[in-house]
Amino acid sequence: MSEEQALQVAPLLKALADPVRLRLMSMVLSHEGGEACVCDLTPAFDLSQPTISHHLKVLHESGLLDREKRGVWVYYQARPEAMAAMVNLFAAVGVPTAASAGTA
Amino acid sequence: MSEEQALQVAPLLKALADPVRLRLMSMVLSHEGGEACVCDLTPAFDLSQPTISHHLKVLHESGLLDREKRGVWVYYQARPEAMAAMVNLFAAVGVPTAASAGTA
DNA sequence: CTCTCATATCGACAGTCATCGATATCTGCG
DNA sequence: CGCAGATATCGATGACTGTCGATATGAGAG
Repeated sequence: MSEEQALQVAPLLKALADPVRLRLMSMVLSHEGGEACVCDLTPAFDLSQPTISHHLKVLHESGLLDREKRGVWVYYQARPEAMAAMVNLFAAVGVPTAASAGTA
Repeated sequence: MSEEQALQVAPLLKALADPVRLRLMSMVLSHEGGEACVCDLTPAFDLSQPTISHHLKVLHESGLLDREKRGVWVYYQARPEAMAAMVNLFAAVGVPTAASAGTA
């Protein structure tokens, strides 16, 4: 993989390389409707509300989560394009994925 | 995914979440024989020899790379088990992979 | 044994990160 | 308007990280 590719994908991995953010992503993805309200996510952790908000911001700014405000509540949902970029990365690095399995 | 799972896999992602280490993994995987000598890897970067050695150590200690000394040279190769753990992670998080594509 | 070369370890330094409490912002209600 | 609740931002702090130069370690050559 090129240096350019590496510089592009590393931040995505960095955003995901935290136990809290990993669980946040998983919770959003497995939540009903593919989206979750902050009020659903925050109580699942032994962390302060600002800390969860910070982690959600990191995931949002890295492009992994979309943010939508509805009334007083904020809903997050996964961005398929970012997920695809990660899968493509693994294909480039050599890990077998659904995307690469078809072409291999 | 469980907190336990997250705590287990996050270090793997952390080890991979660096442009230099990403390229090192890619170079090892794509190198002839699936292994690469440090002397092959170091000149590809604009970094000091200790810095490359440090990154290889991180990848080795995270379980992503195996280390084998042959004479004066040291060869690194990818550990399939660690790669499988990463793929399983993505399946758990919801990203389609070769492993999950068969079961989905 | 001594010299050389490949690789690893050490110690230091600047930059980044996860976390917190305090506070700001925004929305709906009355 | 003024209050209450949900979420975000700010500032601080302790911990971790990437990088370097200097040095140690270990193996082969002469």
